[in-house]
Amino acid sequence: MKKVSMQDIADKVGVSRCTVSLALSGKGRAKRVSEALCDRIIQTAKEMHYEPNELARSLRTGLTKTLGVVIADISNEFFGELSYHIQKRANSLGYNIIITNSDEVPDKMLDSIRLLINRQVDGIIMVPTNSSIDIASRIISLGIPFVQVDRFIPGLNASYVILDNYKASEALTEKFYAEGCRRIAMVKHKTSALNGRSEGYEKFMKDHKIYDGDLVLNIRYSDEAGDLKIALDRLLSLSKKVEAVIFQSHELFLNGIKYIHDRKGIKIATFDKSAAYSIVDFPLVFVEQPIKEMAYAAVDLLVGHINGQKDVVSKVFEAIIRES
Amino acid sequence: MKKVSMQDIADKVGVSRCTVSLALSGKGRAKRVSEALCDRIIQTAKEMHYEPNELARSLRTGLTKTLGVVIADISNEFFGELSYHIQKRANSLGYNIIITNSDEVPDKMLDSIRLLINRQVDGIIMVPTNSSIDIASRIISLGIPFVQVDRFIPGLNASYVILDNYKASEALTEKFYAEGCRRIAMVKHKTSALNGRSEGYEKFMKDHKIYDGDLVLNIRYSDEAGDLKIALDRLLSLSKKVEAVIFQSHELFLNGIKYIHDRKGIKIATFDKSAAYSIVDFPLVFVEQPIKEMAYAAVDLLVGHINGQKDVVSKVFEAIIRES
DNA sequence: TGGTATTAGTTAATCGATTAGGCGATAGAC
DNA sequence: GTCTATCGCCTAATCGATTAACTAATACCA
Repeated sequence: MKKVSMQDIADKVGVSRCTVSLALSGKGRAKRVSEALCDRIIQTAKEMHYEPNELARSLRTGLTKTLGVVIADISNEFFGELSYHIQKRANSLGYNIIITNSDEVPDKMLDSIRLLINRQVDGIIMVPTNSSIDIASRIISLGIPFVQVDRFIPGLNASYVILDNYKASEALTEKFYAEGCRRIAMVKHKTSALNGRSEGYEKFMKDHKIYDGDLVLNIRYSDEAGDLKIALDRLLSLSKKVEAVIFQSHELFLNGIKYIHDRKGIKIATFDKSAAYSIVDFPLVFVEQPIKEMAYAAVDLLVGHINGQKDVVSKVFEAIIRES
Repeated sequence: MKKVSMQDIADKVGVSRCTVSLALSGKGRAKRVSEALCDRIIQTAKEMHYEPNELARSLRTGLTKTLGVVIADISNEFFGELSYHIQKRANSLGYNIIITNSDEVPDKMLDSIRLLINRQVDGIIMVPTNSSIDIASRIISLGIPFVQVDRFIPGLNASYVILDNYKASEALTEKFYAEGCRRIAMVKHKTSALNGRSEGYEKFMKDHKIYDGDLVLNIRYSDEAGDLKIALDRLLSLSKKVEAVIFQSHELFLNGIKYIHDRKGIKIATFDKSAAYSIVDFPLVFVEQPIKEMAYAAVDLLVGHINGQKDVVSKVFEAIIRES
C-alpha cells in the first residue's frame, strides 16, 4: 500500500536513487547516464506505477508550480467562472491552483494568504477588498509574485487586471440617453470597490445636465433587502417618471428586480452576465465582462512575474454591452 | 527575503532546531523542555514572523491535511455552491481543499486524480461520471480515502452522498397529478447519471396508467440545443395537450425554457435551485437539494475514513420541493 | 555516598526528492 | 607506456520539518 519512491526503483534496478532521479527527469543523457540504463529505469518505474511525490520535489526545488487564488466566494457565478478560466490557463502553463474563499472578511483573507504562503505557492492572484491593503502589502514585501484581479487597491504598487467600469457605466448611460431617456436611475452600494460603475454614470448625467440626486439610490450592505424595497418604491413613485434603471451589480439586480413590476415599461440594465438572463422575458441590457480574457491575462501576468518580470503592469479591459 | 525556518529561530535562541520544533508544536512540556525556554522560543518565533513550511511538515508526517475535490466544472452554479460548502466544512475540521475540474472528460479526470495523489492529499471527494469506474477503483486500491458525491457508481464499493432523485421526481409528478394534470412530460438526457430523476417519473406515470412515450423527450448531449427545439416544438403541438413539463436538470431547463412560450398555461418544474429563479415571472416548481448538508456529510464521511472508519456508508438526502 | 528518578535538551535518522561534485574505469593520443 | 579525456554512476549535502533515543545534569532517598 505504501507508495513507490525513487529508492524503491533504485533498489529494484540496482542503482543509486540519484541515477533514478536523473533518468526520470530526462537529464540522464546530459549527466552521462547510459541510454540503456535510462530506458531500463524508466521502464521499471512504469511497471512499478511510480508517481513522484510533489511535496518532496517542491521542498527540494523551492518551486511548487502552484498559484494561490483568493476570491470572495466560489459559489458566486462570476467568481466561479473566473476561477474556472484561471485554472484552465494555469494548467496549460504547467501550474495548478489552490482556491480560497475570503467571504470578503479580512480575517479570513489573512488566513487564506497565510495558508497559501505556508504552502509555498509560487504566486498569488487575489480579488482585493477595501480593507486588504495591509494584507497585499505583506505579500509584496515577502517578495511573492502578486496580481490583483477584478478590483485593485489604489496606490498599491502591484499589477492588476480589471474591467473599465467607469467607461462601461458611461456607455450604458449614453445608450439609454441616445434612446431618449433622461430620467435614468442608478442603484448602487454606498461604498464599493465597484464605484467606477456609478462614477461613469454620474459624469455622463452631470455633463448632460440631467443629474438628479433622487435618481441615485445608495443601498447599505447591512440591510440590502430592506433598503432596496424602500428606495425602489420611492423611486418608482416619483412624479417625474423614471425611464431607466441601472444596477451596479448582479446581486443588486437580482434582489432589486422583484420590486420593479413594470419591467417592460422601464428600461433595465445591470452588470455581469448570468445564465439567468436567458430566461428573463423583458428586455434587459447587461454589461458583459470578458472574464476568460481577464483570467488569462491575470495568470499570464503572474507567471511573468514568477519568471522574473519585475515591472508592475495594469491591464484594463473593455466591457461588452449586450441585450437579451 | 528568504523565509524564516526553525533553524533560524534555533540559532537566534541558541538551542537546537528540535527544541524549537517541540516548543512550537506545544509538545514542549510533555517532552521536557522548560516552560521558560518554550516561552522564549515562541516569543522569538513571533518576532521573526516565523511561518511553518507545510511542505516540509507534510513530507515528514505523511499528512497534508488536504482533501482533493474532483468536480465537473466550478463555473457551474451547483458545483460552485457544493465546493463552497465542502471548503467551509473542511476548514472547520482543519483541512484545506484542492479543487480540480474534470469537465466530465475521463482523461482530465485522470490527470486531476494523479495531481491530487502526487500532492499526497489525505482523501478525495469526487463527482463521478459514467466512465470513471476505473479511476475510482484505482483510488480505492491505493488505499486513499474516497467519497462520491451527487452521483455514485453502481457496484463500486465506496461511500457516497446523494440526493434521492428517484423519490424527488416521483414526488414532483405526484404533485402535478394531485393538481389535476394527466399529461405530464419529462425532458431528459438519454443516458445520464441523473436518470433516477426520470425513473421516478416513469414509475408514477405507469402506476397511474397515464404514461405515454410521446411525453418523454430524450435529448442528446451532442446537440442539446437542436434536439431541445425540435422535441419541445413537437411536444407542444401534440393534439392531446401537455399540461406540465418536468426538466431533468437545470441546464436542460435553461436551454429548453426558451421554446416554451406559454409559461403560465403549462406547469413547469426543474431540478436544482438557482439565483435565476428569483426573477422568473411565471410559476416554477423546483427541486432544491440540501447542498450544504450534502457537502458537510461528504466531508464528514471522508474525514471519518481518513481517521480509520473502514465501513462503506451511503447517505441519501431528501429533496425539498419549492415553488417560486 | 552510591544508586535511582527525574528533568532538560541534543543527536541523529527520516520523509522523497534534486544536484554539484567525485571517483573509478575505459579509450585515445603522443 | 604514460597522460589526459570521456564516460558512467555514486556520494553526500540539502530542502524544513518531526520524533525516537540518548546523554548529561540535577534531585532525591536511604
